[in-house]
Amino acid sequence: MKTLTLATKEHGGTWFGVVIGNQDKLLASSFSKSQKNLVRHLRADAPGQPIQSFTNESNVPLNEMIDFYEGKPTASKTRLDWERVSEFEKSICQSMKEIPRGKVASYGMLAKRIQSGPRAVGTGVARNPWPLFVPCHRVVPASLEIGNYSIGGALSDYGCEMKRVLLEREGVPIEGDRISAEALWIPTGV
DNA sequence: TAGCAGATACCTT
DNA sequence: AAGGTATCTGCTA
Repeated sequence: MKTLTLATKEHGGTWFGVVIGNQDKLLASSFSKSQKNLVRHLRADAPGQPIQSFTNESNVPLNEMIDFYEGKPTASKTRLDWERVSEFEKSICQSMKEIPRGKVASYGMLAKRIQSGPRAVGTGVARNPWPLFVPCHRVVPASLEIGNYSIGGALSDYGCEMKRVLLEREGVPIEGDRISAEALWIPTGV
């Protein structure tokens, strides 16, 4: 069994972390206000595996992650490790990756796309192992409110605020607590 | 137009 | 076979 790498880095008061496994592929990512919670969450994602930790390590996936966080257009070179992801979650993640920066899609839209139901999609989106790399923050309720977001495996107000900030930084127009309809992603070729 | 049931679809264990 | 869900819709006022 290969030793995994856990790298964390602080940026602007927030901690970012990635777990890297075989062939430099990304197993999981996460971010949090506290490094302790961040590490606990990421370690829980790789139970029983030897893991080597680095703090304030500068590496490509971490730098990309911070760029995503800042809302910058980023062409990611990081390869994702899909090994532990179910077929259902895979199709959700692939749909999410298609949502362009500055646009949003609803749970219901994604459900239709993969022929599932909106609530099931909700659970799948919530299980996204690679927040920021796979833009789960671009999935919102059909009401076009911000909706829910969890960080470190737990729903929180902080998470929802963060989701809003991420969308704003990507240029999604938001009036009050509602996203403008023009930001809705219209999938091509359906 | 906001709030709220009740319905839905289906994934995970 | 049951339990859970980061939803949706249509009804009410």
